[in-house]
Amino acid sequence: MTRVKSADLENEKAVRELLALGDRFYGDLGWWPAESPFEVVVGAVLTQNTAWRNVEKALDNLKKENALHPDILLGMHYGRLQRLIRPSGFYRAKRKTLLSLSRFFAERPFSEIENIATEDLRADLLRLKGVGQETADSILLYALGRKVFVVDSYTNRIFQRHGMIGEGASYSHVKALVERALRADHKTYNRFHAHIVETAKNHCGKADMDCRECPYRDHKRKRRA
DNA sequence: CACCAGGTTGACC
DNA sequence: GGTCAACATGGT
Repeated sequence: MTRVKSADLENEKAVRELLALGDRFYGDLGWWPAESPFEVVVGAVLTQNTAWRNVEKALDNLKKENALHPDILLGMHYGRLQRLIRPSGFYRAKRKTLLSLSRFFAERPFSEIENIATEDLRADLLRLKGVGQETADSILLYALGRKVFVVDSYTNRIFQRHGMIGEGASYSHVKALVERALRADHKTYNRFHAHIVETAKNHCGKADMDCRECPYRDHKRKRRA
């Protein structure tokens, strides 16, 4: 038996409050700029520890070559692929990951993927080298519309500053917190994560903070020392 | 110039 | 279970 701690309930309440504040401030940010599910997949890989600005350069390069398709990437010479994605950094590792994912999606039509349970699909994605928890969940949520919350460094930073998690909180801990708190559909997880990313970029930098116009500024909580 | 950016891995304790 | 260096580019 797992005993429910009152601190957990408070943190779940805090999650709901942040979502409400974000809804009031932003409304529904239809999110993840991409024209196709596979573009989301590629973006999810390219954005690993990389500024989105640099990911856009790489995506633009791929778009100009009409290369945002599994079969095109699979047929491309590795040097050429690396050159196109170079602006997003870690280009040798990302090239391999993109090819693994291209193979994965080339082998399975979306009609087949629809019939795979989310947990099984997640496990399949995590077997690919270069696909970790956040990348897998980003693909599940933003490319495939699965009911999954994506945890990233922005989520951790904001939750830490609101005293909802400690510094060393694990990915699974934070994800479980949000999913327990909201028990929502994929659109809600999408919207909430979009709020978090916008807020982190515009008001909650790592070294510098500007809380004056933060959508979450009215949510004051005790901060740990 | 030092630090940061929508992480992941493999080696190690 | 958790820690940590390495991976690479471009912006401030």
